[in-house]
Amino acid sequence: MTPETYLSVLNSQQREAVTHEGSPLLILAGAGSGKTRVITTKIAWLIAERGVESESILAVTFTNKAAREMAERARRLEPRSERSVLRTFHSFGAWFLRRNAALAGLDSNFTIYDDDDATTLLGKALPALTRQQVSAIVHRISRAKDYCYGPDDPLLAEIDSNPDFADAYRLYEKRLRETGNVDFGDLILLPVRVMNEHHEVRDRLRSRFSVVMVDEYQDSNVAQFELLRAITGPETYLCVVGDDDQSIYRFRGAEVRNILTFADTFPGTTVIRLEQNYRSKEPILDIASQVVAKNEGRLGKTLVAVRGTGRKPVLVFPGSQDDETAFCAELISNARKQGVPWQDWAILYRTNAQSLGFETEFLHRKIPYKVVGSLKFYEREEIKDALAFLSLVLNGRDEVAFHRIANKPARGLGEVSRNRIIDEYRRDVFDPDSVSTELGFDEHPDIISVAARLLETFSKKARSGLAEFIHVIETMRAMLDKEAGSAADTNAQPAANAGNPAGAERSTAKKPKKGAVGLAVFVDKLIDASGLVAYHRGQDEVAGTQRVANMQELVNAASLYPLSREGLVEFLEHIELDRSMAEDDENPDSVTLITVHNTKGLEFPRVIITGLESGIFPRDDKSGDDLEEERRLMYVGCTRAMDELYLTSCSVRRLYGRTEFMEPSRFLYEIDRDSIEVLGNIPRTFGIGGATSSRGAISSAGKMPEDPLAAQWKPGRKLFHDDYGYGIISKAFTAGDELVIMVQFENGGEKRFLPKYQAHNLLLVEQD
DNA sequence: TCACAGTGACTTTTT
DNA sequence: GTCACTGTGA
Repeated sequence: MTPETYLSVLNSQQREAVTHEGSPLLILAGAGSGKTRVITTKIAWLIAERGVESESILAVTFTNKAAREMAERARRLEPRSERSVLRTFHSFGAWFLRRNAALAGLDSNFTIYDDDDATTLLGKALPALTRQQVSAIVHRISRAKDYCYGPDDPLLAEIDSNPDFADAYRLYEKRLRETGNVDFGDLILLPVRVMNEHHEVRDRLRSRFSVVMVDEYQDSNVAQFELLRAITGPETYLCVVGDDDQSIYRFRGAEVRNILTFADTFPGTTVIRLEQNYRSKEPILDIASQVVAKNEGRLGKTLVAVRGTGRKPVLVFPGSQDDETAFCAELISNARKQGVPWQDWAILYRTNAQSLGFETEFLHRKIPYKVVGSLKFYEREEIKDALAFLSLVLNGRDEVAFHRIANKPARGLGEVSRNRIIDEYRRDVFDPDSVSTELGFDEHPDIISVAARLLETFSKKARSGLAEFIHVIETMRAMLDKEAGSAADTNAQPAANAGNPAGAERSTAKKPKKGAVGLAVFVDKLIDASGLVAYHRGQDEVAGTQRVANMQELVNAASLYPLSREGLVEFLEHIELDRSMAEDDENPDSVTLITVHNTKGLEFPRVIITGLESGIFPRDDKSGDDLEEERRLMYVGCTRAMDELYLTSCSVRRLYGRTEFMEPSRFLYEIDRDSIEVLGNIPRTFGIGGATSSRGAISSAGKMPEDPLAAQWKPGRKLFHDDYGYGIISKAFTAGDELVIMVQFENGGEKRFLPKYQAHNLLLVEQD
């Protein structure tokens, strides 16, 4: 495509953003304003028109999906952009650290610990604490890293002022360094540290990348900002794109201030606003804007709906969450009969747990669906086992991995035996007083060799088990090294993209040559030789088969990588950084079930935002900045819709196994009543203001037959509730079509109930 | 070392 | 209501 062609489809602000040069640039891009198009066009334009070398362009995003999409679209516009570096922040950090491992105190084979591994590691060092307590500490450590606070930073008190926390953090860092591995925070933090301490490394990077672009800049955290500052020299052209109204990751350290103060931080910044929305019909944009306008801390912008007017968003109050799922299913099925494909629909919810009801209902009604994001494939036990094995093959310092799999399947190496080996290894390697340092200092410390030395000290059963385990690890290591040595051709693309750093996406992963299926051969052998396949198959008839199939899936995934040490490193890194499974060849025509967070960057012709209830969305007692973030989340959800938007809010919901009375979300009150069409029953609390109830064809979900037993629930009647004890009905009335009672309990509390749904909890006490 | 039952937390959101 | 972790007993 020629620059004339792709520039001609842009509006004037977009074109201005693409062709801007000579100063830092901040693009404030509203929802649906074509921001990805601007970035990719800018990449193409810089290469084609300005003679910028494609490999000196760096563009970072937050999600792998976004990185992939950007790479794909840029390549379509300008094939040479294949050599540009388009990655996520974390993947860029890993890329940097592989090349500068020694400076960061890492093993170049490092693997990336997820929260689970990190918790295990710290838990070992703090045996007095429960796993849950440790997990909370790990969580705060990760927050500290988001803000670039080390254990000794005085500002660490902002996260947790308890000195024990700083100690735990220090201990964690020590142990993590000893394993030679990193956590997610390190992928950002360590490159910053290396570049600040070694200016020659920093300057090399600065001369490598003359153009740096950041997408979704509103979601960057302090550490990422520091990274950006480190790689951006006076000569670098810096361009960031973002929308302060779509900042929804504060909870994990995102700093909206980064975007709000960008122009101050980088003097001479040009600001360009993209305010033409190409996605949503006007009435949808209207309510989205009304809600987000209630926020105070925002730059403010006015989106114009280019696509013109359309149907008003529809608000429905189902009686219960079962009615909610039924309503959605019916709405979608009916539309299907009119020729609307399944894939036009997305069901949005605040928390992953809410997907379950929809899945059940859709299965029942044979509506094809896919759940996005919650695929916990890599968190499954059998997968983590296999990955731990692979990590240990690469890195003999990985105590967490050793501990996890040394006795899986059972080899007579219980908790005590495994800890003994680890303790001995630690004494050997990390205790300065130890004299038994037989391994030269340059040699890699290795739990396996320590285990081999201790072999004789174990009882018979443990001895043979351990010997077998060591044998498997050594066989696998030998296989890896042999392949790496002899088959230099398999290894032609020296993995980790040393030659071509563009490989953020799985689509560029090269198929290994000839009949071999690359690393898959290795992984396949490993899961078998390790006994993991037999172990999991034997555990449970049904689940076992599934687990073996999952491991097989892992084997398949490995076939995209060369059989070599580097190939394995790359494979593990890819898995840690991109846990979204490849969208299998599932039916593309299916309804999308997705959390609101996960929808960022996506769009659907028809969207249903569910669970708009106080306590769910927004989550309980949110206030101040947290509430503003929830409001932005609502804004993000609404602006995903192109043509039709539906909102549902249940009166009753089962929560924690308990049936709760729900109030409509406060966001619903922030929408003008004229801007929205209410279908079906309106709860009394919401009915004030005289909205008219229009009963459309789809309101069937809200209609209830008269309860023949209503007569029982009379004021004065005594009853017993499992949780609250004895009480007396103080009031009984009807709201909508529902019978509602108030109960005064003996313990002093007064509660509202819907007998229709809660009768099983409310035992009427027989009257004499 | 393993199986079982009792307990308590859990529902944010993700790289 | 469900899951994961803990402690007990065999």
